[in-house]
Amino acid sequence: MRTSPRRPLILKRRKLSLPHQDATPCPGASEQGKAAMMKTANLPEQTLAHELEDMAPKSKADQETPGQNEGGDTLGQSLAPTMRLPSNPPQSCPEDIPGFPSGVRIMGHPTMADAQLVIIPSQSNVQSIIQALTARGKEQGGPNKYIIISSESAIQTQAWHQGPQIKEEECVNSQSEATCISKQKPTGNSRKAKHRQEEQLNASLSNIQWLGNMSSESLGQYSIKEEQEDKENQIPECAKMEEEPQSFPDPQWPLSVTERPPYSYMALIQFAINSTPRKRMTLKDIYTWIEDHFPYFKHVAKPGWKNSIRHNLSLHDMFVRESEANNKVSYWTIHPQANRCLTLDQVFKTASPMSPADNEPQKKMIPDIRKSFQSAACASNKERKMKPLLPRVNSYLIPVHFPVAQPVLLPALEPYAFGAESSDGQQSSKRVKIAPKATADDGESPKHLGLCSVKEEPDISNLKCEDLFQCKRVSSSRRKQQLLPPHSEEPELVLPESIASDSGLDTDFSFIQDASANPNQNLTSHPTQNCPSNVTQEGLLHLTHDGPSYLTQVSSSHFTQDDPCQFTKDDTFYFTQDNPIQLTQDEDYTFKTPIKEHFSKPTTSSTPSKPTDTGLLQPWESETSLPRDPVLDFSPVRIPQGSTFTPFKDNLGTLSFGDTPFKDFGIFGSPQNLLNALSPASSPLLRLESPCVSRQQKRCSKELQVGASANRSLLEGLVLDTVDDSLSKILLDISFSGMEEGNGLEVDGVWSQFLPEFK
DNA sequence: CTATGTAAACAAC
DNA sequence: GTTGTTTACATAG
Repeated sequence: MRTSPRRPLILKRRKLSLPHQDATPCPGASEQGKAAMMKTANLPEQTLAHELEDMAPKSKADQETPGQNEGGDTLGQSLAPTMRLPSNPPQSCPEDIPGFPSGVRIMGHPTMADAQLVIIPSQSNVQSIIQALTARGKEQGGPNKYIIISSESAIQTQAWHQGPQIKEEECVNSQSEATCISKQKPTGNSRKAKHRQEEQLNASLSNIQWLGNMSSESLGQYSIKEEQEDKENQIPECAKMEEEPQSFPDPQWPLSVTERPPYSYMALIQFAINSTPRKRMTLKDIYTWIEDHFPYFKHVAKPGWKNSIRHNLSLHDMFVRESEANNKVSYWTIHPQANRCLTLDQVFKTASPMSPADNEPQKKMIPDIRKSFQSAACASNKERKMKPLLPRVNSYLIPVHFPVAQPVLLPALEPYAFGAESSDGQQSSKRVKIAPKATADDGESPKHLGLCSVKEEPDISNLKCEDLFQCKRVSSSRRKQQLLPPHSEEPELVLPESIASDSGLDTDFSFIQDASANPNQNLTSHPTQNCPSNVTQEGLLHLTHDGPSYLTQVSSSHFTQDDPCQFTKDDTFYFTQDNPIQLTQDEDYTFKTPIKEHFSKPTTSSTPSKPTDTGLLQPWESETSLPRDPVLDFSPVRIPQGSTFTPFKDNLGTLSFGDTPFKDFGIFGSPQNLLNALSPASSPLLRLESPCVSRQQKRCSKELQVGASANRSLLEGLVLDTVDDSLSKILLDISFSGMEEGNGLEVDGVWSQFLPEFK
């Protein structure tokens, strides 16, 4: 069984290296922290569950409540059950806390005696807060676990809704913006504006932007964009304006300005393009973005790097050039099926928590990276020794995977070049025309794929995943880099933070639309698809042929290390239900790189050569013509009705989906999606959805209204453990169990919205 | 052999 | 000069 070191993580809780300046003044604690870090690094099989277990030793007993956990005694249950109301009211701190920046609020955890929830303003200096918390924890002797959540999401949510639509009772109080996340109702009139706001919200919720503040000091010039104005529409030509806030490398990132970032040009381009909501960028803006985010290229790299950028853009089919109607502006986009939505925010899993198999390459790579760094550091001014630029830099960025694919979950909020309209021939008025990119070996250039040629492609519907990967086209030259099986060392893609980005949505919904046209056929996808496919290939998405499909988001906390089930050692969750095609790790159909690696591996050398084959389609070219019955189902998220869908039920032994916190939930591809579900009546999903997904979305929404709690959300957060001085990033499931279950419990205003469940 | 980086020729604008 | 395409070669794994 092969394992992929790049297999996506799901709700992975990772150890973050505490900033140096955050180191506790207590030497002993520092030692503990080091030990903890060492432990983490040396225990690749350490699971979130274990960490959580350590973190919440009492949680199990505290949280065992009737009606829960009946399915088993999983750790995940013990750690992330539907939280109940705290018996003791949380200790809210409406006033500024001495020693903490203004706006920081600390409240007790309802079930974890040794944990407290810390809500920090988005602009807070996380480092200082961590320091303060560390000191606090040590001084007071506890709590020693701090769950740090940014309130930014709430802020952006407010902006998103463009109005004081927040019901007072739904907010904790005016000081806790974060608590207003889920109950606001969009009232904006502008669809695009709303969309953008959603994007912002999604980004804020799903990326570690706010965490980026932690490194703002060290990064100096890298200021986080806090405000996303309506620039996109105003100046659509300016891709820069479309940029979303980006978080930046961990302060410990070993590269300095003079050091070359450990990413290939291909990755950098993806970073740049994916940093924009619309997933497109002009060449110049790509230059600028890279220079802005990687000063190496601005100050150190030879001018030829731009040539290399252009070369890569032309070389790789994943990069598609689009031209506006006027043909004056060319945008570079990423082919939806090849786009892993790689962003700077989403990086590679670190070397630490990996399976032995996965560690092997890691161990192998780390020296290379080090060597590369040394080379860059020592010879930055001389000719750089060419090395693969590997992103596997420990503690570079902490990925948090949202296991749901954006196409599945997100409606087509805005037409896009690769939008779903292409599948049915309708194209948005704003549709862009893809500028022809001459290809010597085929008549259908990849650029057309996304827009129009998809449906025209030969039916390879009978192909299965394996077949699709077998599908290859001999490239005449290196120019036509086909999507290949994962071999490169591109950063592992975590699910996009920009999950709600229009382009991705539309794009990814294209095949859904196709499926919608065929009600009798299931929505399918295949390995060549975009980020979702990645997920799909990982088995993260459940495929169904009849009835609703459920996207499952499973917390790592639900898995124990020795769990023999679908969770791989690198925390990828595999599950299947009645899906005849059960993708497993053995098949290794993952998108290991954002590009060609996702697809077929050419039999020919990548070096320039005459085309030998023009008959084979590119993977994406045949995608939309895939049969609906076949492979993967990317149906929009739905709420399991009843407990019929228990992905673990059959294969996971004691683990049961019905026992997870998601028992009554659908899984959401993004925080925004989830938030949308929180207010189904006004959910933008319902109004902004594209026709292709409207039915399913509506059904989904309906289900959400019916069966799902509207009191959940996902948030990224940090867990600071003052005992071992560890800092971990987690994905929080903010739930409102008391409300959702309608059990009559008097939900505390605070805890009703801050009931973190570790996943 | 593959992936990647670099350089360069060339064309179009 | 910029942008885009393509070829060629070098290097590392």
